[in-house]
Amino acid sequence: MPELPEVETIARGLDQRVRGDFIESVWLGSHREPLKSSAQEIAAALAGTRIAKVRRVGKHIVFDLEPKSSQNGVTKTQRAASLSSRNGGRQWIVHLGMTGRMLVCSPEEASPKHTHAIASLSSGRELRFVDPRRFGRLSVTTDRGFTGPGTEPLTVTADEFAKLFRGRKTPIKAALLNQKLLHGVGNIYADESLFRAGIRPRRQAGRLSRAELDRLHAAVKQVLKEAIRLGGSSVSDYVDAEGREGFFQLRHRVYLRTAKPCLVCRTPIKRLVLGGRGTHYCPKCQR
DNA sequence: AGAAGGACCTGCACGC
DNA sequence: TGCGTGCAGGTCCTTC
Repeated sequence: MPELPEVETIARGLDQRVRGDFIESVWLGSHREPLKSSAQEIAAALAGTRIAKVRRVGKHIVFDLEPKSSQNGVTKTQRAASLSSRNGGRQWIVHLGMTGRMLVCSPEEASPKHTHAIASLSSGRELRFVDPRRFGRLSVTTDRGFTGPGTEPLTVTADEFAKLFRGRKTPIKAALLNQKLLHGVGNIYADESLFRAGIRPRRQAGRLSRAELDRLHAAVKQVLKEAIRLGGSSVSDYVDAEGREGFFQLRHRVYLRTAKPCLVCRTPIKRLVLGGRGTHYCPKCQR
């Protein structure tokens, strides 16, 4: 389901709704797949903490947690000390996979099928993790500097961007999807960025000219920023933390438009499989 | 080491 | 109605 713009939208929504709330208890379902850390470890790390902030790193949602005790009548220094101590500064890392959702709901609402985790909040609400395909992952860490696997595409410079692809023989589309290089770009935004940059997905990454890489760098940023502004892409059932759909799917120029006329030159959009993923491009606009 | 391909899951749309 | 096929926003593991 979610790439960088969707995760950014969800994280912002969650931050608005649950920041400052306390996690009182945690229920975890019986499926093992979604849990990267052990169930006990996750439940123990979350229960009795305050949600200090919710943010996005790559395609991960990061809940910054602090011990409940650091709330009342504690000085700034004591709090800082507590945060850097062994018990402080925990983080709950959520990856939504393809179909994961984080929902804020009231306990009365029926839990949808495939609900794998429920955090009960002291405000009386519940934070629920729902994921039919179980590609999503939950984990906890005390590493406050969690940075994810690769470089942030929204802040990478043109020089750094160009360097990422140097010497790579893999197709540029596959390189864009490689989270160890750039993290956050997925199948939709890879296709859309390559279209806007006028570059064929199968071109060898290491053979792109600097001018092409600069165009791609600009296109990736432009596409991601525009998508964030529009709340992401709702392709099948994606909705944000408030249950609202995004609107960037209305701006897709190639993704899932196989055989439809290119919006620029009317040539039918082609589809091929690259790195196991459906890949869409205009054979005339992209060279 | 880098690259390619299958594995992991459920659900939906489609054609017969 | 029901069954088979192919497809879906992502990683992760194995093999070469």
